[in-house]
Amino acid sequence: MNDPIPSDEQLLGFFKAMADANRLKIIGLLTQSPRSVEELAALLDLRPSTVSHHLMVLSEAGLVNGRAQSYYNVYQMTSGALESMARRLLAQETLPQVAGSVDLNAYDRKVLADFLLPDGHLKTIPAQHKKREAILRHILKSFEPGVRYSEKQANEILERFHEDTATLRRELIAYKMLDRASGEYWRKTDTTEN
Amino acid sequence: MNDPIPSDEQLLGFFKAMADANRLKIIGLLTQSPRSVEELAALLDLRPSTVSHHLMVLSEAGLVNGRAQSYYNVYQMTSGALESMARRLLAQETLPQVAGSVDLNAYDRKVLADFLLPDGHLKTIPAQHKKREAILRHILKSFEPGVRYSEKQANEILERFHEDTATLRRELIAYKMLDRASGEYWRKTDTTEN
DNA sequence: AAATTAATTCGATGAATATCTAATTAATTT
DNA sequence: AAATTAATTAGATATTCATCGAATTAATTT
Repeated sequence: MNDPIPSDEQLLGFFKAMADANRLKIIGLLTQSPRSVEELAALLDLRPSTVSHHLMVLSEAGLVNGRAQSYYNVYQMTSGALESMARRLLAQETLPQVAGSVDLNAYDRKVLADFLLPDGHLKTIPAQHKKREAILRHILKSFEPGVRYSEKQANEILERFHEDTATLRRELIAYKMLDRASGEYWRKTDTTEN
Repeated sequence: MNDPIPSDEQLLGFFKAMADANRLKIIGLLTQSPRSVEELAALLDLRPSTVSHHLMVLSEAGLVNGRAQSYYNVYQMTSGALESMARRLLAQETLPQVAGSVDLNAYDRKVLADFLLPDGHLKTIPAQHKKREAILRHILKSFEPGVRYSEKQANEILERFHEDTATLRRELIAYKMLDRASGEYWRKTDTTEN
């Protein structure tokens, strides 16, 4: 009943198979009735070799299948293949998963590469939200979870990144990465960073 | 509730838009959250101009839309677009309709061109089912609906196609295109030919 | 056995298109 | 005001791929 989530290659193969006008017509014709290569070629005004190629693509995507019948090759829709694909597209978990192979830290790394000097100091503190956030996430790694730092200790760490330690402190609080009470600073526990 | 049947161009545009690995990744990322061109470019390791191009394709297919936010362009999924497409794919009437623009008589015409001499006579009577059928459908047009022909009259008509009138008569009966009783022949009424 | 026919495979060609760089535009920060 | 930044556009290049013709294979008809 539940279709498995298709792999990225399956998904891509499916869409590539459907992304051609003549292959769409073949699908349309085969949903009406099975047909031979020769017949499809006549109907679409294409060479049999071309139709053969299209049928190969469609069959590798699992959408059609052919059987030899005397010396004809008769192709038909693979029953349920298309419906199954459509249903998987509707499943909420399919699409987000396509981004699975994407390196979600790539953006942060790019920002770090743009703003960090070789010695680890910041060229500037980025003006833009997303980039400032990425930089602050990076700085936060220098604070051990569970440890409470005095303002002096905190400044010593922050100086390694930028002389304007006051701004860095304020921003770390604002972005809810650090907590402060009675002159002490500590890392919040709900961060998802390492 | 009922999505309209998409035009062939819409269908093709949709599949073409999805038929690229990087665009699939963009879709995957945007189903997680809206993102700017720059961010997508960093995540996919592509130039912003390339991402811009992909977003254009996706937006022309109606799948994503962008809004200017300060000087970023933030893109997001067009809500319901993908689901709507998937549901239309599931609709039984969508696919057969794709073949709508196909000339369904093209096959018969090809067979006629292959087997008819310029004067209308048959080179041979095709050995293969489908082709014999196509030829017989053609011959049948020379019989008026509602008229009863004697065997002699029938033969006069059939001779214009092939000397072996006995075979033609037999086959027309076998394929249920003509009926016979007490030495007379007439066209069956349930044929869909003109 | 020889000729015909359907289908596939292979190689070549041309069209579509993914990607990049460079130039341009528009908005923001300094 | 000048410099920076994000995005798009245009032009160039390279890759993918649809299509065809020719050669090959396999089955069928004569």
